[in-house]
Amino acid sequence: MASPRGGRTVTMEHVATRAGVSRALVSIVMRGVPGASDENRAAVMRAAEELSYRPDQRARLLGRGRSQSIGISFGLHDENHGEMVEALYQAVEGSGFDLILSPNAPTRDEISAAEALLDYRCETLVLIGPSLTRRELDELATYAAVIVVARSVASPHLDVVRTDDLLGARLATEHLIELGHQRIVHVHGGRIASSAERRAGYRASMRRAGLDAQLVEGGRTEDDGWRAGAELLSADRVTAVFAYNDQCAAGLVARVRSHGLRVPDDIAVVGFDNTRLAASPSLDLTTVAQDSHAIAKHVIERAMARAETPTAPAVKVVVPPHLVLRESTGRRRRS
Amino acid sequence: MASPRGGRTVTMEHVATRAGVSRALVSIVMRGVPGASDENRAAVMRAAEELSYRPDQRARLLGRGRSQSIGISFGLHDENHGEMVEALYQAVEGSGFDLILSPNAPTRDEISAAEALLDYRCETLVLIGPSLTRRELDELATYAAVIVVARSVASPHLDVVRTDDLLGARLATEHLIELGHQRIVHVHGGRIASSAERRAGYRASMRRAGLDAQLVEGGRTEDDGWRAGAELLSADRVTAVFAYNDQCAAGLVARVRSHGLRVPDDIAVVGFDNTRLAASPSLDLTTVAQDSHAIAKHVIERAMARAETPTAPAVKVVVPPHLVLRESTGRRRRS
DNA sequence: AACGCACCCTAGAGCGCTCTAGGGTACGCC
DNA sequence: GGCGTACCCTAGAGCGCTCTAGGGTGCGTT
Repeated sequence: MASPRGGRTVTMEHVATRAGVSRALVSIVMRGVPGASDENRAAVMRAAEELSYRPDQRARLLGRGRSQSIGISFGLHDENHGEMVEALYQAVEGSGFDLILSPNAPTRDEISAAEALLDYRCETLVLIGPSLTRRELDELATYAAVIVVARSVASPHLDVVRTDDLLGARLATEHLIELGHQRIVHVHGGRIASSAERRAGYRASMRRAGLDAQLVEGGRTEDDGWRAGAELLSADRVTAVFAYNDQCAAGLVARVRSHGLRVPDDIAVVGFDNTRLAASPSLDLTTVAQDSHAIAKHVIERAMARAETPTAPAVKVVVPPHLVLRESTGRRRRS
Repeated sequence: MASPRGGRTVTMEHVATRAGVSRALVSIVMRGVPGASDENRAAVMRAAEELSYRPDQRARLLGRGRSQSIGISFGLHDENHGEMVEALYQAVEGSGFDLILSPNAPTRDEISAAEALLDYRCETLVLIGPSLTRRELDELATYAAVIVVARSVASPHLDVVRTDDLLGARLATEHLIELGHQRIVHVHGGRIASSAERRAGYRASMRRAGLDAQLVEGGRTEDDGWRAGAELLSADRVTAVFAYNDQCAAGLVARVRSHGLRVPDDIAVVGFDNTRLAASPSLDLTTVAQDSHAIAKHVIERAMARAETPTAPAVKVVVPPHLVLRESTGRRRRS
């Protein structure tokens, strides 16, 4: 039994010797590519097993020149980003690509995060909900293929995969309209990514129903929702709210309840993102769910396509979301 | 200007040629170790700058045999883990060590996450709040030095750095006692890591004050708190609750409020962890804050020490937390 | 003048993989 | 027998760093 710590770490060489083949053959077997007889394949696998050998990832990355690794930059404290990262891990499974993570956070800006990824010579940079300027994104795109997730960017150099925010907003708004609401306010996200699309979707649905759109400035945090809630309370007979996201909706609900109003009886609320928060029993929030698995699948597909033809024109993929019905809009649809 | 994409990627060789020195010297300069004259150092830096050269991280890791890289396994959806990871990035700055992340999640178990780290030949594995068995942890420790964070493990092979949960629980409980509460319930975490310590701290404080301890089963999620809330409402004149964590406290508060009771007037609540949630205006939760920066500092120290002397006996570090006062216990201490 | 000692610097051998180029071998077909 | 082909397999040259061993050079000391 090889004892990696203390003893010498076990390399391909050891496996080769034990299986009585060359290092190259071991490589072939470990990579699972064709070119080895079934016998030898089995022998190598067994030797590897017995020595509890695992290929050195550092050497792999270095050895294969163009690296087959996808760098992911994500917000460490953003729940949705976590969801996306998890979906990406599932989507990349079996593709032969590796994922390398680099988080951004208040004390670690997105540029640094991306540069760390570049240091690993990732061919593809997947940036989840980046708040970089278009100029910065384009700059990054000179070093690696860049795929922007969950935000729209109109650059010809960047692939984009995102949720159809406009559709999502329409689903939310139309749901409220169908329930008979007339005074429906949208607590929007201001200048935040994808906020414009959600506003547009809301406006379109209201217009189509012959209702007046009414906007209140919100934001992405509970604080924002809490503040917006105050404004709503002083507004005129509002019976329903479509909030920029779940967090915002949560703050809003808390404020509204603290004034003795009830959700959904006095005010119906719809969020966006279908975070854990939305599913919690205290909120039980109707919300628009992004299809993170579909998004992840497209991202990996794009990454692989880019590896083939780096110069192909940018592709923009838009994935439809769906509505998740919960108690906050007065229709109990849970099992 | 070197154009990394499309054109050839720029290596140490290019920098060396441009600066008129050897590759080795470039290496010396880039690593910031002594052994180069000021002149050459400047020349190399300038050449690197001009070529916008950045060392290939894959090659670095491979080249330096024992790898100076610290692998971090963390829960992708756990807010506290995110906090820890951020603190670790800050703590590792300038130490010459690198951080490699590997998340665990419902669809990616901790063992896989740890193995991925091992594949990068990390010398040190930092496991944040692992739910692995002691046996599994010991097994991992045969492959690399293991540092367990935010959980106590009584294994002689594992370094541990964690918050003093017992002290935290005492701070929380004693705060409630000082406010004059007598019927103080602890909604505990069952078998979750560190739950036992928090129970013990609660019990100790209650005993010391001559009060009866009263436990209600809770958990780590809002659902758990929500359920526990129901039990509390039917209990006898409870005026204060110390919850296992903030999430649990949040669910509990929601339930209690939904029955028309007010926090803190009818029931005071204390949480644990000082998550963002606790700071949100709708909750404004008094809570016990872990000192993630101190913990991170100790973790990095441990990792460096282990790199020196891998066989030294395991070290257990316990870091004191502190209480953050907010509205949920009736003392407004915010600026 | 010979020696010791700092101090700088370079050659070159790894690190553990990948992957191309090419060498056998076996078989089938003219 | 000569040739083509298919299939396995291996040698060995990288990948871009790190780091050891050793070669100057300049200066002070004996």
